[in-house]
Amino acid sequence: MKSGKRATVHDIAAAAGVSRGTVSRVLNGGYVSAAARAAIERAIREVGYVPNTAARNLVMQRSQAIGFIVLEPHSLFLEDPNIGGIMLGANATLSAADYQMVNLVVDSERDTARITRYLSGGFVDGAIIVSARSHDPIIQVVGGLALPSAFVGHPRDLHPEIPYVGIDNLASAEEITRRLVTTGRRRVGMIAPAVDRDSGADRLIGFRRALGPLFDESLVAEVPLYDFACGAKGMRTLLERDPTIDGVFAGSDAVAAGAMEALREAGRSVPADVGVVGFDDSSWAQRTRPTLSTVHQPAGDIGEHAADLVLRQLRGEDIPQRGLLLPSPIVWRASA
Amino acid sequence: MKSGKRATVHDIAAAAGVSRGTVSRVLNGGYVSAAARAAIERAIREVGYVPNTAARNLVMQRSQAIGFIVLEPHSLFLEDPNIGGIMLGANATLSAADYQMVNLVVDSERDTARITRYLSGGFVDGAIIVSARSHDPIIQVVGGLALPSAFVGHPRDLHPEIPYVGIDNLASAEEITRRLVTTGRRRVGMIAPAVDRDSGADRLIGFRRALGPLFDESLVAEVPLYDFACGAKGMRTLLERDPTIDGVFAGSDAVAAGAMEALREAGRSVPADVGVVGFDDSSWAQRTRPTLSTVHQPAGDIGEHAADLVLRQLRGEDIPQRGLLLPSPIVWRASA
DNA sequence: GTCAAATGTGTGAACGTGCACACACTAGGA
DNA sequence: TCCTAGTGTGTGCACGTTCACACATTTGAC
Repeated sequence: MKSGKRATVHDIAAAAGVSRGTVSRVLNGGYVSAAARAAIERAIREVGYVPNTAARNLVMQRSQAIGFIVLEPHSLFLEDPNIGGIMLGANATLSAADYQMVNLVVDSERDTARITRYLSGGFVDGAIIVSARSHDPIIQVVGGLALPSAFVGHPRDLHPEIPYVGIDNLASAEEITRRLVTTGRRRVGMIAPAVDRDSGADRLIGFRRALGPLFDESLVAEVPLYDFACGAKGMRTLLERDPTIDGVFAGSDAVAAGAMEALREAGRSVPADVGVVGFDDSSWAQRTRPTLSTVHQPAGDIGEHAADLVLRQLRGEDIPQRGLLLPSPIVWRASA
Repeated sequence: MKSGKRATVHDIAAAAGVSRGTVSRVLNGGYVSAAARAAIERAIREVGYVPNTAARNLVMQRSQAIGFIVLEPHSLFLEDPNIGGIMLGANATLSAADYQMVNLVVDSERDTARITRYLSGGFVDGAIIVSARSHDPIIQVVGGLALPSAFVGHPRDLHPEIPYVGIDNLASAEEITRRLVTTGRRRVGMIAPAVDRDSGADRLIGFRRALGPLFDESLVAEVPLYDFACGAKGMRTLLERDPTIDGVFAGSDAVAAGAMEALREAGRSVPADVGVVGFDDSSWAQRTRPTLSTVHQPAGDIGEHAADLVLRQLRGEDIPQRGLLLPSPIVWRASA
């Protein structure tokens, strides 16, 4: 696979005139004289030595890899603007710590079996789990294995020993909805995607809380997915239920874009007739006309923190607080 | 890390009443009696034995990992609708063959140094390289190492022994541009992103070829990136150079969306005043108003084929043809 | 001058696997 | 009977590393 042979500890021990043990000690810390250390470091530099991962992993009983488990269909993996950013953030932190990130997208039943085997096979030392739902079998495996891991998001009532990182969906939803009310909107509805997921459920609760006495059950349109089509469909439902609707909180930017499309079809203008706000601050938000007021999700930071949470468990540190909620500031643009 | 100890070949050899060697043989093929095989397979199933990757990798002198190298800034990694699909396709094929995909995003100079070390360190057995440019140092490293690899895209005049997979940018660009001409457009321009990349350059050549005598150098606006902002800027440039322009081929869907935005600002209607076509068939294409006619890129297939190309080299098969061009059908929608 | 602690260094064993080799048994032909 | 080929099986070694242990040298206190 390579030109010649890879250099080993033996080679550089010979080159530096010391033994394997001493080389190992300069690599991993321990008592080494200044002279020996200098000679060894010089030899390492000259030969271009890199320790063999497989040998190290074998003796250390670890894999030096972290699984990045996405419990979503492949298509959604692509659509969701956040997952990519989270992945990149996690990857950056992990590779800086010399860990390798292994992507595991769990879509079909077959995937579940494969990944379960993979996880129990000691192929990874830890896991970052995205889009977890309580009932998922993968979660049970991770919990049972006591694999150092972190959730992205906040799955309720499940494995309370596993830390999580996310944003305060509830508070942010409440805050952005309140803006609709304070700017005079009186018939405010919500297009609520994925209420079976903690993020979706929390956004709905925040919305309800912001509205208080103004809340009207009939002005909530639940839709399955965080996407454009669901947004358009949800908006049409709301318009049908109450044509006097003058404000909408969409559960995501893609949903908001769909809603604006439906409003345009219905001849309503945004924000004059209806105020619209979204969630995510994804690339959608700046492409809609008018541009979208929304909640900014710090995807990269979330990924970095999730990775950090796993790394800290691996180092044996204990995690002070179970949950970590990152700031998700509101970005005011033109749609409300 | 796990409850108790992982089972090893010894354990299941003992359980089945045979020796390590025989167990190894049922795992890797060889002469084994039916009785022994049955006993061993039963033991494996009962104990839930999974071979230790590190030990196997150590003795086999390989890492069982393939690098997925993206030579782009992180931001572009997220923006580019194709990369995600390619990644998913490659990941699926690789993990089906029990290989692990390691994401390596090369952005800064520091990344280059780290990845170079990583590649030469034997951490990966092969590489899939996306968005290669001829001058990139990483390419030199891969070439020098003779690492089994495949390009996504078609970098010209560089390492002719490395196979590639992609689409025929030239032919597709020519075909979709021709449509503008046959539907009566006479002043047809192009917003040409990333002409320093093979994909960008080929699309420009295809455009020129389709136009033939109608081609006008002044109606080509070169822009650096495949994104919305560049599309808007490019369109404004074209409108300025020739207000009678009636057709535009945008180098990507994001660029086309930006162009349509600029056209709207300038009070032109699409497709009545100006016909617009894009490239990629990304999620942009169905979000524009009107929806975009574009070239469909089979991103998942490209990833699968690239992975397959690497796997075949690893198996020692020789690759019959150097380049593999996948079909990229045109999708006709409303914008032209 | 002796002992103990601190500082360095070398050596053997172990991690779990695959592979080459030695060996055992059977069957069939000369 | 002997040899050869085919079919099975067990054993030793190697892969490259880390770690525990044994040992050597220096330092400093009593």
